[in-house]
Amino acid sequence: MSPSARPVRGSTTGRPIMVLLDLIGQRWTLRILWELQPGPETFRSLQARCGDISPTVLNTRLKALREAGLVDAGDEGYRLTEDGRSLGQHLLALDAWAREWADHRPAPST
Amino acid sequence: MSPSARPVRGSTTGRPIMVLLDLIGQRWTLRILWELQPGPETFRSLQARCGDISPTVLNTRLKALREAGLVDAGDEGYRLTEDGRSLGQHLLALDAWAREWADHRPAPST
DNA sequence: TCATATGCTACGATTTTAGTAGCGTCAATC
DNA sequence: GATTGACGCTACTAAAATCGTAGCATATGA
Repeated sequence: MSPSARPVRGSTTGRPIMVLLDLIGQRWTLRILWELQPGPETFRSLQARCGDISPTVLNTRLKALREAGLVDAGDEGYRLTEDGRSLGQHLLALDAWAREWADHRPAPST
Repeated sequence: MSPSARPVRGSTTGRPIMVLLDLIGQRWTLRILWELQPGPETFRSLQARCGDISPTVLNTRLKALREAGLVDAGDEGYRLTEDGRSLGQHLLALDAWAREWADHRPAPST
C-alpha cells in the first residue's frame, strides 16, 4: 500500500522545504497540528475538533505525521513531539499574520 | 461555476487562521507562493517551475491567491503583493526550520 | 451480560487533481 | 499577409484523494 507517505509528489529534489510543503499541502495536516497544540487528544476527540473529519483521512494524516516525527502516540493519545511543537510555533506566527491579513482586506467572506 | 475559490471547506468559523489553513492546505498553493518569491513569473514559466503542474490547477490557484490578495498580475506576469511577500517571509522561516528538521532525523528519504 | 467508548478499517460516492490537447491573441519573421 | 512561436488559459477524461457512513475488535465499567 503506502500510498502517500513519502512520495513527495510535486518535487523529487528531496529538498527539506519541498518535503515539508508536500506534507503540509495536504488537506487537514496543518489543521491537525493546530488542534494538537493545546495538548494531547484521543483519536476521536481529535476527529471531533477537526469538524468530524473522516477517520480514514485522519488516520492517514496521523500516520504521515508520526513518520515525519511531528506527532507521537502515548497513554493520553496523540500529541506533538518536540519538533511538532517547534513547528507549532510557526503556526502561531501564521495565526498572528492571518489576523492582520483578514483585518486590512476587503474580506472575501460570506 | 466557481468550484472551490472560497468555500473554506474545513471550517465555517471564518477565523482567519482557518481561512488561511484552508487556502494553503491545497496542493500547490504554498509551492506557487514559494516560486514567486524571487520575482515575477509568467503563467508558463511558473508552470515550469512547479514541475509542469497542470494549467487547470495553476489557474485555479492563481485565482484564489489573487482573491486572497497575495498575488497580482502585472506587465511582467504574476507576482507577490505586499501581503504575499510578508507571508513569504514565513515560508523562509519554514525553510530554515525544515533544514534543521531534515538534519536531525532518521531521514525518511529514498 | 450489556452498554459504552476507544482506535481504526471497509467501501461506495463525491470532489479534487492530473494530464493532454488545443483555442484565441499577439509579435516577430519571412 | 501568411506563418511561426509564445502567451494565457479553457475543455475534457482519467486518476487519485477525500468524504461519509457503517461497523469491527478491544477494553472498561455497570
